Amino acid sequence: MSQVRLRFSPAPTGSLHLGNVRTALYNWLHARHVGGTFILRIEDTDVVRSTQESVDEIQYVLRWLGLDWDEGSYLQSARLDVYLAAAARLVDEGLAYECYCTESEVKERNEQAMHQGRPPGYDGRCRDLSADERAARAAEGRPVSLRFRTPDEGHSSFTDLIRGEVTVEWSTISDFVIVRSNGTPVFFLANAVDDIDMQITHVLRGEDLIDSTHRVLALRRALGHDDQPVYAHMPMILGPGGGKLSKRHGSVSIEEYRDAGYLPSALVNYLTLLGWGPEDGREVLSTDELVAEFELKRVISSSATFDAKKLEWMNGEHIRALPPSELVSAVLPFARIRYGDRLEIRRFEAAVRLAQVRATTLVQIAEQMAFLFTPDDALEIEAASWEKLTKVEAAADILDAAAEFVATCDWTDEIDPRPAIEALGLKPGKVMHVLYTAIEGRSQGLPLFDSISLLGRESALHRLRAARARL
RNA sequence: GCCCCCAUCGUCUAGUGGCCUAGGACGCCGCCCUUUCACGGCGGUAACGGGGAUUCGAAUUCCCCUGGGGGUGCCA
Repeated sequence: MSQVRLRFSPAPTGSLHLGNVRTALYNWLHARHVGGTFILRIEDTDVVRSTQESVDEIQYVLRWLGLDWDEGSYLQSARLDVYLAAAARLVDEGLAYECYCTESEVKERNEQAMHQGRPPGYDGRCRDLSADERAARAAEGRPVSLRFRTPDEGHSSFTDLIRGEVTVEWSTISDFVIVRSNGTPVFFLANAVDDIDMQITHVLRGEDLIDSTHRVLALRRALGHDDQPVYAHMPMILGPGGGKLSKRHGSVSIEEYRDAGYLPSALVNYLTLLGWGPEDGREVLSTDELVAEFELKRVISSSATFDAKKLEWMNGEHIRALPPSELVSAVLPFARIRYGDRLEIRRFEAAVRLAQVRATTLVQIAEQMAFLFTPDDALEIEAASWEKLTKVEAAADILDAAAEFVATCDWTDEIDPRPAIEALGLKPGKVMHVLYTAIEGRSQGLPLFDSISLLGRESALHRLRAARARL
């Protein structure tokens, strides 16, 4: 019985987008579900594009989401000699060869082939060079890259856990570079070597890599390993409208969602559901529940379109499911940034509880309590709300009556100004927005009675009178 | 161009030959609850891309078409 080992192996060439994150998530979920090992491996063989900032960001995002790794993170850049040794072995065995074509020459010939209606791909010019020919090219000072010799005929196939048999003709796959002319190994090689050395048992990755699997597997066999890990290619995540997921269609980075007040558990929940669902059809699940339920076999095979609205709804569900004390700490940074020293913890905590069922993001919660931490004279009154207030004929009387009530009521009771309004012969339900506007600056917001109570008698009176005076 | 993958409401999906006059969720629209807004409850709108074939019977199996996505890199 071998231990299940999975790895998430991103290239540190930019920020992690939603698709990458879900791949990481599925790897992590499966590892945790079966008690396997989750490995983080940074595939930074492309030294030109890889950056330390990107490595830091990947680690930060995974940690923030709660996707902890058991091994790593490994850096492929630290093992270049291992990959190069493997490549040298392949050359010795005649499975790979030195290629003296330059990048631009290959590109040019490819374009020519396309023009003439021939399929592109390396034309094999350096495939069977004699030792003398190689020496001559080298003497010309030509750069040397290493190419893997792919079979001329036959087909390659492997079994994908969620797609079944995937087959392709070797004739459609040309010899590919495994070591660049600058001496660095390419993804296919490093990937194959590391999956062998790290004894990876399950490879879950994006469907965009499905074609490369044949090449990695061929390398794996060439390196003497006929066994192969279980492959499962996850469907892609599409942007709204079905196109590519891109910045055009709203946020694609996790940090943007964090800053907008999304909970990691909601993101994890939503992303997991994008392509998978539990047998019982439940949708709102905690991360622990997802780990318990996650089943690779239930991963869907068709690509999914990202729906920001549903994510937002789900975030609201997670906000409501959070114990108030945890919600308080989650919202705190958002409130601090907005209200700074004016923030009072006791009122803040009370406001968070009031806002818990009234928001889909932490930012919304923080914003709803703005009136509590704004000086009376600086309270901004929303134009539309004020407009609505002025349309109420008895607005002045309502404000007067409410002020009178607030000035004299028992502060230990619930502060309910409705009787005072009814005394004017008005239906409170229809005109409460007048008071909401005066107290909170908008016609909708946190419950009025609690808001007045939290604000305090003096402040509430001040606002009611200010609104009255402004009429 | 060539290769690979995919195809149920607008979106996420359930569904593996009869239980489907296709179920759930988001969104949207009503109603109820209600101090506003929400939450919650109830109800409604809306889909098996097209054509063949197999079968007593196809959303479910097979083929073709169409559509979408991916690949075709000295990116991963």
